[in-house]
Amino acid sequence: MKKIGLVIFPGFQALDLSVLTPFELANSLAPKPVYELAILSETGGMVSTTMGVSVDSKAFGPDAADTLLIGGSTSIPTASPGLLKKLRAVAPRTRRIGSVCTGAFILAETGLLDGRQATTHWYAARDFQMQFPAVKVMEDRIYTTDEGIWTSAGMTACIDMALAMLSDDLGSEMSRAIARKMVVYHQRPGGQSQFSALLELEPRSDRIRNVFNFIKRNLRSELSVEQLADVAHLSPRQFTRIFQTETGQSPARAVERIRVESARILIESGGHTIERVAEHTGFDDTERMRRAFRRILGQPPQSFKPIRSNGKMAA
DNA sequence: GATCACATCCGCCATG
DNA sequence: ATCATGGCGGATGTGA
Repeated sequence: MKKIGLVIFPGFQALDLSVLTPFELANSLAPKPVYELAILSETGGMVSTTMGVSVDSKAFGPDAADTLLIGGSTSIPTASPGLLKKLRAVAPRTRRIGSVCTGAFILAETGLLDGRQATTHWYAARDFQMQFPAVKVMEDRIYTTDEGIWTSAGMTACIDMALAMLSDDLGSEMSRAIARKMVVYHQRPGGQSQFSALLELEPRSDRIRNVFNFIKRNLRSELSVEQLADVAHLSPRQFTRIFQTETGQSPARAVERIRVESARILIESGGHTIERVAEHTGFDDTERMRRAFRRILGQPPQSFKPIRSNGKMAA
């Protein structure tokens, strides 16, 4: 039996309990039960949710779980020193350790995410990156996995992560069957960027908003900092500065994101070759586009093609 | 995969 | 005095 432990804390998001559901269903679909599920907390006992209702839990020790998952909240959680200590003690003895939603903040506080890929709820991604600069935030991913350390994005993304874990443990057939039973995608198309909060963040001033519009309408031109500064009627230096404070990202970065975003949408809609998409979005070169995809989305353009037999998900 | 040229970013400082 | 601005240069990242 493999132990799956979900660590919760006062004020956790009840929806995150559903990360356990795929494992529960695996038990009923497999010939004999495979997983032992546990809800854990620092001291055990009743733990309140954001919903108001409470959930019972057990205290946990260093051998708590094969797979230890940390729940999230609707706000940014902080862990008590005691909980952090326990987590650090358990981590080396688990096969997988991971987080759900903003649980990534707690996981990151243990230091386990330093130098690793991780994701969290898109709404908190920017704060997360500022608070933990050593973590490679993949804000566009539904979930990430990096050497036994897993993180999932907001809310229901934890189900996608759990399905991927099941696919590793029991094979993709089983994982697929469970997805069907839960009435969710087995491999959900696209990233979180369908919400694209970072790009929708409306700049406050007209100058910068104009620049955004200019970029969107002129994807195929060069879009250098110099050129954009010109559009904004500012010097390159002042332009980068204002752009940065209003959008939270640098101009070149934003251009790249918008290009990748548009390209991804084109690819997902189908009917265009990768070359055509690269031309149309101003990448020109498919290799350059591929690298930008890997940088921002973590996956190459190919993986966003409409699903035929098996579109591959995060590796 | 290594290397080189170039763009970008950002701290610092002078200016208005 | 404070604040916005813009030039300079070095560290870093990216394309070829």
